[in-house]
Amino acid sequence: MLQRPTPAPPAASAGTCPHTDTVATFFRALADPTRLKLLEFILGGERTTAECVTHAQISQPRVSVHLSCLTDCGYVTARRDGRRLLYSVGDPRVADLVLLARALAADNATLTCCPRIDPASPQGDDSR
Amino acid sequence: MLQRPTPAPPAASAGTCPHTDTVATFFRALADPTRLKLLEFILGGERTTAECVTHAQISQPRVSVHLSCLTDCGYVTARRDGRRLLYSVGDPRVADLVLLARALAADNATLTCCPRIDPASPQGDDSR
DNA sequence: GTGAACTATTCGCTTACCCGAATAGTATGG
DNA sequence: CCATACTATTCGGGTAAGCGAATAGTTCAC
Repeated sequence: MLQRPTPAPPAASAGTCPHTDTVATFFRALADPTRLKLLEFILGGERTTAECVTHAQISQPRVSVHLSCLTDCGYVTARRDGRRLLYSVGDPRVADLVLLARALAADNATLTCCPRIDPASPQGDDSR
Repeated sequence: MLQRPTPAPPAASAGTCPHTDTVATFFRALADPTRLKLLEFILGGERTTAECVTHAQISQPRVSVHLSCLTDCGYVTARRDGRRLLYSVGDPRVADLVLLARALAADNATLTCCPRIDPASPQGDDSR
């Protein structure tokens, strides 16, 4: 039903934002290990920025940027509670998307897994 | 020399719960507009490399790399027919993944759409 | 008002990766 | 075997985007 490339706006508005480019951008938001880790963390429940910093093990400013990115893309929403900001996932399809990708990745993890994209992964540990 | 053929992945717990890094790499394969366009093209039926070149409107070597990337990630499979290679999508979950992302992107296309990822867009105005 | 806690923004650096161009490899036909 | 068609690999350059460090803005306790 929704399986349509859509009439596609003929580059009328600002710059270039065809449908494929937009979807690719949305995928790109999940293509970063740190952002994906944060999103999966938030999928487990409402989290503050500080909790995300602890979980992601990178600097607070970086986490803030990543969370803003996820928010702008609509993956998560922010709610203020005093001095803190609580991030959560409002759309259940986000979990579906991540789970579906996980399932696909699991069935292909034994393959070479895109050496052309990331020839050498420096780190590779995750605690869940 | 960056793009080397990578001997073998760590092959940790493949098949049950892939690392976040692996899933992010799988997302990254779809995060490029050209690859996503190619994948959606192949979702419509078996395609040769030449057809993909025509569709993507970039050089043949580039298309070849992208197709190899999609193949390595397990999104598409290649079948030889004489001198040609026919690419097709074997797993129906691939279509599900793309459609799900499309639906999500459609509902958030009106938002700022990740200015932190691609700030080159002429929407560089933010009031917070 | 002042300071502390929490979060967001900016800057410089570095790396990943996409591109076109040139080249090499593989399969069929004569 | 040699020529041709088709596909894959390598190289150099340019840009997007990741990071840490420093800094600015908000909100609450007192």
